[in-house]
Amino acid sequence: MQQLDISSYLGKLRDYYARESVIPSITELSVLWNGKARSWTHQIVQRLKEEGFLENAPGGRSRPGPRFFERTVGHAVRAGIPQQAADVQPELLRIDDYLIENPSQTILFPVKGDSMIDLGILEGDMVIIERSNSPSTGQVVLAIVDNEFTLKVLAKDKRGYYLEARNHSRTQDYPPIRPEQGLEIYGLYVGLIRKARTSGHRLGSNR
Amino acid sequence: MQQLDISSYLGKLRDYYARESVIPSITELSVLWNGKARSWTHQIVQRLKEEGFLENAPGGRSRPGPRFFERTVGHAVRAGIPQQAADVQPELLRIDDYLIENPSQTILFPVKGDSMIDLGILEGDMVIIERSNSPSTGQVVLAIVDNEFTLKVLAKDKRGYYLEARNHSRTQDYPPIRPEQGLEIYGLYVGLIRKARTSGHRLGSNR
DNA sequence: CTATAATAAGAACAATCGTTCTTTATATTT
DNA sequence: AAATATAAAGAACGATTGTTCTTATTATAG
Repeated sequence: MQQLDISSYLGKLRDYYARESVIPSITELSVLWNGKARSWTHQIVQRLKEEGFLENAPGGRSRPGPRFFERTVGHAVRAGIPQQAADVQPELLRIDDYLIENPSQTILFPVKGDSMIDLGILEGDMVIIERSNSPSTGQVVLAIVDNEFTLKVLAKDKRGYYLEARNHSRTQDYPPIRPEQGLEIYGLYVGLIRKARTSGHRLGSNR
Repeated sequence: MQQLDISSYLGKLRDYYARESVIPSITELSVLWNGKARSWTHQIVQRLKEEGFLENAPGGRSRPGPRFFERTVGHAVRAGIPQQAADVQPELLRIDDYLIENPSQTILFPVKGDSMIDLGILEGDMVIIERSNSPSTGQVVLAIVDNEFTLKVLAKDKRGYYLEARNHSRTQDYPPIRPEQGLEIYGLYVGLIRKARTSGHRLGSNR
């Protein structure tokens, strides 16, 4: 009467997919899952499909289902360490859905320079830009200046619209930009993703 | 002596992948490409692999290669804009893939407070934490202090390991943390996602 | 202790897989 | 017109695919 503990199978499959970006065949899966029989592996896959972690793809293959990319969100208080406390089910979040509302209107753009550092936008970050033709002052926009993209705050005064940097310690290096022939705005800054650069010299390695 | 026009094949394949999130088999591809012979389809696939649009996956399968998601920003803009950065379209690239390497060891964590603001980590951001038992000094870690999770930099001196904040303008508010009974580290900070708060009052709305 | 459900293993199926080889058609160049 | 790449087709290969059926091993519940 006990439920199959699907999560350990799912975990290994998720790791495999993150590595290979492909859902493996039943045969490969049976190896990945510690050498279970193919028929049994097949049954587990069926359950993963029932629960929405996988779904059928053309050609009798499988692909990630809606729940495949759910990530657990932790809480500030240690009430239950994630994974450990099974009674309360953790909050789940899909990063792509969380960040992007209109995929076809959205692009990613790598950040260069530190002109927006006051807003926590650092060099090497990827900003998420949504095409828009209705910019507002005070918003961060991706503008086209001198045939180059630049990320700045849209501002306006009696002389018209202009672009501001946000780096209070280097204001002289980033003066306001006032293009001659009008501002060309590509889109709005709606989010950001950052991959931490692995730094620090390993010390307390325990294994 | 003329090159095969690979781009029309690639276009259809990209569309297929956007629909199905799976690279089809040779047989399916031959149908997708207007009913070419399987052997010929196979050859085209080989070339797509040579050029980095596809690559080999385990089990004799194919998966998107490094160039599969390429698309110049300039394409979307009207002609004249430099293609400059070849960017990716998020409808094809899963941000999830970009950020998360070991899904089963990874959780998201909402940031509270401004103690890490110097590293561009703001309140409301979601940090990506990977479980790890080999922390290094200088790295940002999610530690457990007084039954609460806290994000700090791991440091060490002659008195042992401790936790540092990164907010140069409020150093007095965030003194180093030296727990009595040893540090408990949950995992490493490996990345961050941020949803921009939509601010600014709309002014120049043009449509 | 027995009944029963869950967890596996094993064998066998046709269908499809990727690949290779040989042959034909279509352009392009000389 | 002849030579020659390129583009495509066709057939055939063993290997692997997903699936199903039957049987064995555990574990749990009564």
